[in-house]
Amino acid sequence: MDRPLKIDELLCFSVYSVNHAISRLYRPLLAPLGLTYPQYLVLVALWDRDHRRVSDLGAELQLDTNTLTPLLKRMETAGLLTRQRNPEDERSLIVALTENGRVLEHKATELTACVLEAMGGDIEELSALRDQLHALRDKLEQR
Amino acid sequence: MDRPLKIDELLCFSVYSVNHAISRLYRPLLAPLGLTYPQYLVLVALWDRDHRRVSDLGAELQLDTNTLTPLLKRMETAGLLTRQRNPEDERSLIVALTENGRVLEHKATELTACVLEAMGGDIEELSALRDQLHALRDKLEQR
DNA sequence: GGCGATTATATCGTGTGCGATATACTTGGG
DNA sequence: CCCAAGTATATCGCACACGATATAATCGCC
Repeated sequence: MDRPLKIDELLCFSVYSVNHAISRLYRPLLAPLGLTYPQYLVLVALWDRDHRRVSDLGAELQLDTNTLTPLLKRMETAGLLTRQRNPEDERSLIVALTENGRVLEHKATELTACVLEAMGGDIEELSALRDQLHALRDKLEQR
Repeated sequence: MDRPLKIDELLCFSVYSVNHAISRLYRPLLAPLGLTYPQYLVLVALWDRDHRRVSDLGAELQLDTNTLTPLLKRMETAGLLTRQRNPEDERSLIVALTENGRVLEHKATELTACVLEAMGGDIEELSALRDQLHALRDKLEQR
């Protein structure tokens, strides 16, 4: 089978395409909260663990400072988090949630339910898909 | 289970994350060809079917003209394709590959093999994953 | 045949991603 | 103690995505 693949046969494209579809799904749900989709992902990471260095966040989200710095600045301006130099090492910056940022966690719970429903609601199936994607990501990263 | 989900438990994030990982995988492979990842996807679509309207391409790639117009202009400048008004309906624009754009298809075949190898090489497994993602995309789109 | 509604593409503004480079701080070897 | 190497974040430039709006061409109804 050396025939060139059509676009719908490329796994790459299906990932690309689903990612955009998810982003489009979240957009109207997040708009009332004043959040973009990447900003929401940053919040999810911070809700789990707070007071972290930018590079820690970056490692978890797979983003570098050239993306994170302006994104975090916007979130700081929006009053969701604070950015403070680490007194023990002035090179690093500690990111911490404000009360405003923390409060959003509750609203996000409803949001998750809404997204789950849009995805068909079969948790077993979706978890399995997630695990396959994690395995794929690990394979791609270890190169 | 009403506990807020961690970032690695969100299917959304695994899709987001794999998408970036794939983009990072393609980047160095496409750079010698002077292509970005979205430009490559446009080419894949055009290799399959040529002389199409912008909106046709957009429907297949799930992109609107606000993304496609500048992207196609850059590809036109790079000599990969032509953009001409449809004589039968001057509103629409017909996108066609140039010889340069067509020639790249051969090089892309090696590229696909390289990507397949990076993903583990199990075609059955990857196809199954792709089909699950298509099903998910369709579910998300029909809202 | 003229004109409002529709359709196709283009433009603008904002927010990511990321390679490349710069800056500020810390560490370690002499 | 000083300074070169290393580390953490910031900045710059470019290329997507996409909501909102603009422009140009066609259609349909009278």
